[in-house]
Amino acid sequence: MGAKGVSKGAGHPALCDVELVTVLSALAEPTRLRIVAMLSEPGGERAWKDIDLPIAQSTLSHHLKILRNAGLVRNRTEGTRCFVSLREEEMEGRFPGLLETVLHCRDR
Amino acid sequence: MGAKGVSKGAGHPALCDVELVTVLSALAEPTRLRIVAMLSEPGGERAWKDIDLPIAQSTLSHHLKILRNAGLVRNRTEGTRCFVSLREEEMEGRFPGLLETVLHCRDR
DNA sequence: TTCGATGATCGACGATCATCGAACAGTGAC
DNA sequence: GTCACTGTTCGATGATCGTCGATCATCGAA
Repeated sequence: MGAKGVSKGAGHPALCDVELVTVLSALAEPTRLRIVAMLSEPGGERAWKDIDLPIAQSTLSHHLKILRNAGLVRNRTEGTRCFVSLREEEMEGRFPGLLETVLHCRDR
Repeated sequence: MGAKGVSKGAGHPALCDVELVTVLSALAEPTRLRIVAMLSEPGGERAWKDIDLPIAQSTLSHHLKILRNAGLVRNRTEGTRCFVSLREEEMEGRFPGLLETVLHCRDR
C-alpha cells in the first residue's frame, strides 16, 4: 500500500511529484481529454462501466492509468466495482487554473 | 502563398482551424515548452540564432514547425535571417487563458 | 556569377505510443 | 469450493515521435 488505502494496481502519485509536461501529455490525446471532460461534469465520480467509449476495455484501462500517473484522476474500489474521479482540488493546488482553463477551452 | 506574405516553407494556420489537442501536444514536450517560455519573456520576438539549445539545427527547425502548425508561434523572414515570436493575442482569442496559465504553471 | 550563411526538408534510426485480444487476479454470489 | 464479473497486466503490432547528419533552396555580399 502506497500512501492511502488505494485500489488495485494503481498507486496515485503525490501531486508535487508530477511534472507539468506529464499532465500536458496526458491531456494531449482526444480520448483522454474526453474522459477528463466527462469526469468534470456534475456528479463528480463516475463508475468505470459508465465510461463507455468506442475502445477496448484494456485500452480504457491503459488511458486511465496514464491519467492516474499524471495525477489527474483517482481510482476508488468498492467491492468488485471501480469508481473514477478527478483530483480537481489537488490539481488546482499544484497547477492553478490549468484544469479549468483546458476544460473551458475544450467546449468553447 | 498561403494567407499572408509569410516566410519560407512555413505557412501559418488560421487559429480557428487549430484543435486544442494539437496545442496541448505541441506544449507537451520539454524542449518546445522551453521555447515557448523563452518567447514569452520581455522582448517578444527572438532571432532564430538566439534560440540556442543543446539540439541539432534540424531538430530545432522541426520543433518550430510543430509550434507553428499548432498556431503557437509565427515566423518572420527578414532577408536571410528569421525571427520567431508568439501568437499571443490570437491564441488568447481562440483558447482564452491557456497560454498564460500553462506558462504560469511552468515556473511556479 | 560565385560564395557563404541561414533555415527548411529529406531519409534513417531508435524509442515511445495507442490499440487490441488473451490471460490474470481479486471480489461477491451461489 | 466454484462460478461470474470486473478491471489490470501482458505481449504484439502498426503508427507516430524526437533526433540526427546530409542535402536543398533562398538570400545578401563580394
